[in-house]
Amino acid sequence: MTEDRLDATFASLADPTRRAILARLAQGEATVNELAEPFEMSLPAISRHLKVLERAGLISRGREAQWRPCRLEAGPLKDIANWVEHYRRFWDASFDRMADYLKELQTVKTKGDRDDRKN
Amino acid sequence: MTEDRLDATFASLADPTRRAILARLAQGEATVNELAEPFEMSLPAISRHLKVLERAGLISRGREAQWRPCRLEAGPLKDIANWVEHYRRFWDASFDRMADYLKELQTVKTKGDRDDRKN
DNA sequence: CTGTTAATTAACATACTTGTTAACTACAGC
DNA sequence: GCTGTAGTTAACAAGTATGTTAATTAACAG
Repeated sequence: MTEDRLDATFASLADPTRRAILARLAQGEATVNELAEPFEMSLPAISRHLKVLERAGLISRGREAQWRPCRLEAGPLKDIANWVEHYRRFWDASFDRMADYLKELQTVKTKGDRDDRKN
Repeated sequence: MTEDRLDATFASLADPTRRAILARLAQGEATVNELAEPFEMSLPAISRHLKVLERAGLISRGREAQWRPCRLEAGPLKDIANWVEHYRRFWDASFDRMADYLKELQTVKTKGDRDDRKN
């Protein structure tokens, strides 16, 4: 998983329309018009959102006559989950006390460092 | 957790510099200059990245003489983790067969729907 | 008060995002 | 071929992001 891919994935997920599209695709495949239906937005706008999702690898598209059925591709979501897991200890209740303790240690250390290079 | 907050969090995380800053803060508090040191970028650029992280609630800042120590705030990361968890079944190996099955069901259904409204 | 360090704000350039409408491609059915 | 539906691409406007350098604020040290 490259950093670039994380960039593209996070950027794609930063838009509520695109997250809604993914939520819809979690129910199963859908065509562009079906995906567009719940939104006020024009069809070209949806088409571009889909292109963003596709470039991020979050969806793939088939061909079936004049329809382009979209389906969810969860690979990049797994990358996100892995990335965020590294921070779990910072919010997990059972680790709060340890986090506070480490933070305290760090504060003392940092303060010391700072005193060392004070002008 | 509002949709807007998810927007801001995902957008903040879409930048590799900002993710690197969070990774550094996972080690403990740091000043702006300490955070800027690893990057080629100018200090004002880092300052603006920190402002983005702060507005997203991903960091908070104290005051200690002329330093502004930054520390990680993991609340929004927990939101991300919760959000992405909803998609776990799409990548989790033990669910692959079920996903395929659901997908198959959906394909048949969608095809039927389409046939219904075919011109 | 003066000089130095830490950090932010201002002003600006450039590029990307996201929406619009209008024009276009592709396929289906007669 | 003609017509209607599905979807994309083009051209454009408006807003947002991200970097730069220069100027500014704030606090310490003498």
